[in-house]
Amino acid sequence: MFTEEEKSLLIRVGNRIKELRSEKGISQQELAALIDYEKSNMSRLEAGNTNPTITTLNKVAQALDVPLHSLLID
Amino acid sequence: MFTEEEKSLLIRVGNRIKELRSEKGISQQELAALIDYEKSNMSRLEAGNTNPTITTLNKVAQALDVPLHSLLID
DNA sequence: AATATAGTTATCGTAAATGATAACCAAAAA
DNA sequence: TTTTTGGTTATCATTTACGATAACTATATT
Repeated sequence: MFTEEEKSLLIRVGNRIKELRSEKGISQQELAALIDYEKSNMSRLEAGNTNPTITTLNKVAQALDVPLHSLLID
Repeated sequence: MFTEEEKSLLIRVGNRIKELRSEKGISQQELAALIDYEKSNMSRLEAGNTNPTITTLNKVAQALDVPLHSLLID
């Protein structure tokens, strides 16, 4: 499965998304709606309970109006 | 499937990997071996013919000795 | 000529991401 | 209290990433 380092990476990315979303002042379901995502899947993503593909992260980045790579920086 | 913008993103990431790999002077199979990948899958990745997960990109970044986010910048 | 290296493409099975729905909890608002 | 709103968790079906192998081309080397 995943190493501890990978788990921590997924959690950090999830937290980063949550952080940027909070800055925009929108809810998980609002962000989800922007990319045609279900709120349950957005929760999964922010919790680090999935290993997202690059296109999924790209959609989120666009909805948050930030560059893709900024989701991967601490 | 994928939008044109997504296809172009996948190709850009693949090209970025190829570029960094060339700078290191190693072959696709050597890079693949570093992360226990098959050379065929590395070819697929560099060609943009797959939509990699974040952990896959992380492995490649570590093998190339670059930060993960640097794979997503032009 | 034969051999080795580098890369591509196709294919297959398995594991996992994704889309979607539903049940649930907590807190805030009516 | 009842009703929203925000979020979590579980589950299921479908799609696709990934691991792996093989066949193939091209180039370079012996």
